[in-house]
Amino acid sequence: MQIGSSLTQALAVLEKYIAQKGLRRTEERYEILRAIYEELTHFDADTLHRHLSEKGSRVSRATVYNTLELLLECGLVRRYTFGEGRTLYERSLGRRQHDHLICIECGHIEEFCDPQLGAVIQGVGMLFNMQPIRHELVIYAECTRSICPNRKESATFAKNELQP
Amino acid sequence: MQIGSSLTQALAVLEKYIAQKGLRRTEERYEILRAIYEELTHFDADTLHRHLSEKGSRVSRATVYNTLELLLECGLVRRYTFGEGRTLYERSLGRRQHDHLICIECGHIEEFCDPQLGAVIQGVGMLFNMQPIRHELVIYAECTRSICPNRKESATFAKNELQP
DNA sequence: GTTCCTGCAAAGAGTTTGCATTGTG
DNA sequence: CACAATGCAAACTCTTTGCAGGAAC
Repeated sequence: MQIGSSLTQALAVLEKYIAQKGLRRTEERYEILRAIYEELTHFDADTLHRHLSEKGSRVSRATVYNTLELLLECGLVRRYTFGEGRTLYERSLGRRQHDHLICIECGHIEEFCDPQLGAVIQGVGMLFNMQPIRHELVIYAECTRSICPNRKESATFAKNELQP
Repeated sequence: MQIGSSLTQALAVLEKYIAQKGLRRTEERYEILRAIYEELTHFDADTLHRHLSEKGSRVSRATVYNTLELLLECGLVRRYTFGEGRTLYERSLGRRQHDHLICIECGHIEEFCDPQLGAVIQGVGMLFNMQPIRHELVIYAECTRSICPNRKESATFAKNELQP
């Protein structure tokens, strides 16, 4: 199973990073990694903290922030800033670089990879004599279907008309 | 002269918006618009406030925020969130939609327009059955020249070797 | 005069930091 | 048993809000 195996891989990466840097293996770090790799896709620090609390974990907000920093360092999560400064994280192990499309109706996030984009970016880099290192493309869009499956107001619609 | 004329245009837009909405023409609003259209390119709210204070203006931080909101509404400025949640504004009148390339050495910002990007975005929209409304592409890049003209440490280099 | 707008200061959100305590190596 | 990591609360940054006084219409 996909998720299970990427958690296993992620644990290995964290393990290795911790060993290499002489850090300590605390239960909190594993708890947090597990929550991220088992359950969360796009999340902010506070959601992660709340999530853990609800499951009975006692990790503090500070530890969540510290650990996210650690996971960023070892490449296990990526951090994005969307829209009006919303900071979101997502797991990154075994995932290709991708970009995001956000529904302006409901905030739902889709991911995509477009090979043509690479060419555009390389072209821009050359234009300025700069070497692109990374990029972020966010497309804000609205649903063209009469019912946005993610729109809040359409929740009832969805119940009545969408479910088979 | 370019800047002068776009300030004039911007004033006209603000004037019209104010009249239309039955708002008041306060000196502060004009001061802020003037600072933006005469002097600042990419700036955050606090920089703008400091800038005004240094010029002897008495506008408060709150008014700066309020006015930026107003200028956003009437399309005279755009707001972006770069990198680690830096919120920056820039004037938008008479400027095409463009994207940004940021030097990771020094934070210097370049602007570019790439027509191919539009095609990429339309394609992605179609893929998800969504209508793209706006987008933000930020490319983080490093300078390929031995001296980054913007790099802090290269200030002396630049002095010695770059100036003709 | 009415209402909008301002300045101030206080409140909020999100994140970071300082410090005593805990627990890993 | 040393010292990294934690929890807690306080600090910090950026932004918003509430309110009283002042200005525009």
